[in-house]
Amino acid sequence: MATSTVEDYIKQIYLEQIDSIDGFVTMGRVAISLGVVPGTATTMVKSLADSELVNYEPRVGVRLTEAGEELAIQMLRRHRLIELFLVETLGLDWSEIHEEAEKLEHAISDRVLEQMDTLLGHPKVDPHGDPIPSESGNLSNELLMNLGNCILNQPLNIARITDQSSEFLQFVNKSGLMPGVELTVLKRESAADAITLHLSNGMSLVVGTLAGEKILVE
Amino acid sequence: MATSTVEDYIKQIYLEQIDSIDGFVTMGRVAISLGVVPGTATTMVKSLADSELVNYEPRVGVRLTEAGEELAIQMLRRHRLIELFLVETLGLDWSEIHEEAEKLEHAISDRVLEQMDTLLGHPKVDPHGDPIPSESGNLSNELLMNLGNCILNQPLNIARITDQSSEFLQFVNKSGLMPGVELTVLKRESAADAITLHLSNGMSLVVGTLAGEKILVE
DNA sequence: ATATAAAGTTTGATTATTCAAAATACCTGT
DNA sequence: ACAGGTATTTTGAATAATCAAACTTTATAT
Repeated sequence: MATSTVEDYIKQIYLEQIDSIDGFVTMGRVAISLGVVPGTATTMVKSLADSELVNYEPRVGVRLTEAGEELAIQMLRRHRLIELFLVETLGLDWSEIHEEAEKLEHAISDRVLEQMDTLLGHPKVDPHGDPIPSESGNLSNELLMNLGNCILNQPLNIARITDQSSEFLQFVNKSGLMPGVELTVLKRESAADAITLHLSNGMSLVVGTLAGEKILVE
Repeated sequence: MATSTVEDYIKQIYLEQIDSIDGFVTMGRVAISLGVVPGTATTMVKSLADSELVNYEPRVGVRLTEAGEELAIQMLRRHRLIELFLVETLGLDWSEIHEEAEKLEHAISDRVLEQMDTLLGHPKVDPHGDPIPSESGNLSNELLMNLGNCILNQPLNIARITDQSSEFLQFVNKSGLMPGVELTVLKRESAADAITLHLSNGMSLVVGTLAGEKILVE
């Protein structure tokens, strides 16, 4: 059985792999996303390679194997279902659930997980708008526009928030930019690094490009 | 912070301490209840003593300190609240929740725990009838009779099942001996090592003394 | 009182995970 | 082509938890 550390590495590598160009994740990225020093990442990745969960090319990077990807998607399903459960059933705030789910995803049995899934009515997205993989591992991955590249002056719906840090989610909450909210992008000024928005509730606000790119719309 | 292993040792020592004569738990008991070899128990207990969670007397045994007892009661609260939550909210069967709670009690935050407590209406007993310590650590510990020492021919209510093994709970389930059920003890034959019961649903059955002593009534 | 058994402790090793710091490889710009 | 810089890997050491097996105490039984 995979230890909780192994599960963390695999999930994180999967997430990094998604937005990598060549499908390889560098040791530097692995180290940063797991909060360890580079040497630790190298050591650990080599041991993941021994367990056939990743392919490791020295001085190039890692890539998940079939088995690794399966495990990663399973962890993602756990994580997101738990997040939704914490919000829906236990009434926690969506900006405080990430860390919580991070711990619980290693402790909950399949039995309990499927019970949660049933109770929630087999949901498709978590509170951040991230898709929940199905039990068989399917992940609907239509690609969404973000506030930095979507059409201007057109009503759009917020679908997903891709930064799960508590700080960012609290900002999102305060500004009323939760998934489901309707908005229009009025203008983008690259020199000012700013995006001007108009919310359906009448509020207008300006966000930086970096922040805007973390908010996906459809 | 206490590791999950430390939490397990402390909880188990607490449980053993309750039914010990002199308040000391031997290394043998510690080893058995944690499923490790005796040498491991000795080593670990010495390290618990370093953290001031127990007092350890070589060749005599361990006893929890104030701090240790506090931690133990907190773990018991977690364990029992989680068990009840799994049954009430997730609809799991009470005979299959012990292992589950054993894992979750280390992973759940105080925040989530108190939310569960609120949702369940600050319950006083878990699905096995075991008392749930209050947030401040109070544990109602009235002493109950069991089927091996209670009055005969007197209607009584099952209050608590003290063996949490899946095997025993399934037997309890099948025989209709769950907490809350009313019964009468008809006779006890020490030679036959048998206790004859009559349930309020009309069923009669015979259990061994050892099994009967695991069923508490009031 | 002494041999034996039972319980507890010690010692030496192992596994998983991590870090610090030294060593190595790979680029990149001139 | 080479000097520097950056990324990566290696090495050596640490911590937490465990086991097997040798050893020591303590209690028991004749």
